[in-house]
Amino acid sequence: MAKLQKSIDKRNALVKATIELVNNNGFHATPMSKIAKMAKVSPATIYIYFENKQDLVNKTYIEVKAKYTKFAFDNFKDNLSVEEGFKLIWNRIADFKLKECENAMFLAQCDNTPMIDEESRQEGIKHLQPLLDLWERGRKEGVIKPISDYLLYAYSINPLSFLMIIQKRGAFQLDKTHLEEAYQSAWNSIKVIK
Amino acid sequence: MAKLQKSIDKRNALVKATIELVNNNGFHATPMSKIAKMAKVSPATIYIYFENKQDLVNKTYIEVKAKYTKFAFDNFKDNLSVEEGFKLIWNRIADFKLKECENAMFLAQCDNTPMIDEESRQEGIKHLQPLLDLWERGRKEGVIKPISDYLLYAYSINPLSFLMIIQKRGAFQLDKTHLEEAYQSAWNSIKVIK
DNA sequence: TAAAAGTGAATGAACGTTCATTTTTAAATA
DNA sequence: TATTTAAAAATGAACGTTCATTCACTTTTA
Repeated sequence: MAKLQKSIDKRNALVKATIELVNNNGFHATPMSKIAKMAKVSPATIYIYFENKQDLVNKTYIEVKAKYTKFAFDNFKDNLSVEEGFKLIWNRIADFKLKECENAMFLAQCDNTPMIDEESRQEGIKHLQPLLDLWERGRKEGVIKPISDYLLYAYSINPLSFLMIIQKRGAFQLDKTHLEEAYQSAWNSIKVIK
Repeated sequence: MAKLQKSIDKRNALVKATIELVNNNGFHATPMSKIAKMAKVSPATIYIYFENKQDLVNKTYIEVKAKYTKFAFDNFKDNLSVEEGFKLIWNRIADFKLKECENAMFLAQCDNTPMIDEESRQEGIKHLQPLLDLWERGRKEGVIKPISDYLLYAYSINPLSFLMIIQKRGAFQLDKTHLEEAYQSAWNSIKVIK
């Protein structure tokens, strides 16, 4: 009798090809045949790993989102001050968005279109909790503005997505100085001003 | 002999249908047949007004972008202080993004995917000049941080897109208080802190 | 050796676009 | 003013292509 032996390499290649093709051509111009070709498998093989095209893109989204949040909170410790903790997380997120450009680009596309099922979208949000906890602590300590998490995210984290996209399009290049300026803007927009 | 008599109403209906369908289903799930049906014309009629599907979506993008910037700068006067001028423009943009939700949603989708030609994208950027001029003045006066326009936009304007999207998805509702908080965050992130 | 993994070709539906034709338009004519 | 006319606008059906998915079969695995 044989064991379950689906190749993780093939699955990864399919996910990677999906990201690359959707980034460059958009979902509408990314046929299964091209994904298969780029991943060097037969189109039929995709259906061993995924139910259908929607399932492939949903699962890809969830995987990339998990990778993103894992990276963001990897070196986080909660004995830090709110400001130090935020700086740490912010820099990790900036690192991810600007260095793992392909992944971040894919997330931006998913987050701004209806290409992902609502269920998968909800699944993707879950892992952000450590940041929300930090903000809650900050509000209690009077360090972070007493405003909605959505507003805090909109002003301190989301701008990095915009910067990533225009950087990817070649409009401008974020250097170390820019990054320090960006951090200051992020922090200024959410900290309590005395 | 007959005159050129293409109906502006039909064209508008097509553009409107494109926005609505792309917003709800994504570009990949918006066939010409559905656009035609929603605009109450024959599929063939679309090709009297637009070269092809790509042209339809490009032109729709440019039109919506023009509408957006026209609205943003409509009541702008350059005898105001930089801070007053910025507040005026910011509030107009907030108004547009939160009230003309359909239009803003469509722009967000276009700006975060490869569904628009690079040429049309460039065309869409042009009309932002008054804001860039204001920022330049602000930098000279020492009121606005001496950082790239892209960074200023990322932190003071772009967050509104994020807020618009989550509001559209029903995750939360922006009220007057939120909006005042959002403005403060925007201004704090770009003003020179003394 | 038998079950699972993998495949290239086939299938049927859906799509963007075009075609052949009809309808509408407004200037020209009576 | 009423009628004619030719060009443009509009259309439903048809066309050829592309796509997601399935099928019948082969290869790999333990």
